[in-house]
Amino acid sequence: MQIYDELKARGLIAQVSSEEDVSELINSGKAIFYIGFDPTADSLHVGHFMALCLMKRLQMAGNKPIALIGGGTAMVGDPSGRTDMRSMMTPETIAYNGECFKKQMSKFIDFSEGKAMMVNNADWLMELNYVEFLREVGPHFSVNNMLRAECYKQRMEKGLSFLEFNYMLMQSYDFYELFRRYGCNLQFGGDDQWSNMLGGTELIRRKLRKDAHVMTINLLLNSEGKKMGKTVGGAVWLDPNKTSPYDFYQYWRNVNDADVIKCLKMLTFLPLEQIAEMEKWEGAQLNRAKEILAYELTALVHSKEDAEKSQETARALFASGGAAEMPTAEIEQADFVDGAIDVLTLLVKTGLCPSKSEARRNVTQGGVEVNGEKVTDIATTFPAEAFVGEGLVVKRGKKTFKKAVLKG
RNA sequence: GGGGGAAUUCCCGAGUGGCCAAAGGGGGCAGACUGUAAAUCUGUUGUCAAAGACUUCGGUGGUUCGAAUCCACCUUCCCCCA
Repeated sequence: MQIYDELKARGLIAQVSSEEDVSELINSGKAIFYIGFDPTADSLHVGHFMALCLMKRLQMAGNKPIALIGGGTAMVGDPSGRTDMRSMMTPETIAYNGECFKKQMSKFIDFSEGKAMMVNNADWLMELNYVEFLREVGPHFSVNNMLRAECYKQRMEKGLSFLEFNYMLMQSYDFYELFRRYGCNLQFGGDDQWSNMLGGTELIRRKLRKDAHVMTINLLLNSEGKKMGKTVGGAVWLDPNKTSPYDFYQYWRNVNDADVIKCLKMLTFLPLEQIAEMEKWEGAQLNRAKEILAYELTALVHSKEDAEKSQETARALFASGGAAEMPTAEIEQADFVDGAIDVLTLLVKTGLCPSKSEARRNVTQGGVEVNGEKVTDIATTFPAEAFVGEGLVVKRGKKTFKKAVLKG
């Protein structure tokens, strides 16, 4: 199966400027394509991961990727898909985030010997002269058309600042610049980028009379139409310090039944035939598919060892309620009063509960277990000796737990 | 530049002098049911030394026995006119 058809079969392709031209380009391995990543945080997240996978797939098919770090565009902020304005970031933060992105990307993409490139649009955007830019690029954009674009439409109600309105021009200019510098003839991006990306092809056509193409990939949405890769606490990060491999594993282990197959297709490198087999599974059997999904992704993003470890921990914990490998919290000597610690303090100190009030509620409602024993009395205390050696397993709810040991 | 309106707890959104830690919904958390799923049902959802106390309704000051609520100024946002 050729790469374009595979992408299609995996449900990745959302929109293409020209199916004929794009498939021809990437199937023949002649594409020099770029994907932009605005460094708005100090770690990549799942959305970025999908784009990186796409990059890898295309690279394996012989195409040359350009990873663009949006050091310049992040100064402005993309209004697409947002209902409110992004808070402006300082240049220092942006530069720092860009460095973080670079490191993480190098894990996935082979940048050696001209196989791929990494560029930063700050290199050209920051030097632009306002009036020159306006004269050079401005005439090719119709405000009327821009306002019709979906990404701005959404903002017409809440308000859109002129700063953000310019984002499209900057992204378009990027494509134009990469086309001139490196012959970059293809741009990929999330489907919410469609209008921004088309702006680039339009600019190239008007200024250079050349054709360039764009293709968007489907956003990873769950069966309810919400973006996946988000938790209450924020995004599911690729940085192990922000989202631990175990939490990462658990996120995928817990996806909806309706989303497993889609995730397997879109995110993993498992052959489609194998996924087709799993598609026949039903009911509780899908848990097996979820394990595979979680394992595969954890192995890709972190490492095989992390994936193994997370899987073992999860299996042991959910099967028997105890596990050797589990997050550990250290309790300080100072937390003990008269050689003992009460449940509420214990819950807070292990980080299982944000406050004692919350801890109190959890205990009262029967959601707390210590070493497999349900604790319902908020006055329960534990002697310091209990935390020596193996320590105590403190569980809040069904899925959150910590091993508490005495420090030192 | 002129005129009008708004800012409430994680989010939306009621409340317009004491009965307000503040309705309702969403979301979260916990419990039941299950398959570590979804749906459903129940409880809960500011903090603490917990039948009590303390902090919170954009900011600062003021009026009052008492302010989310009234007044002044400030900040931010929206709408209409230019």
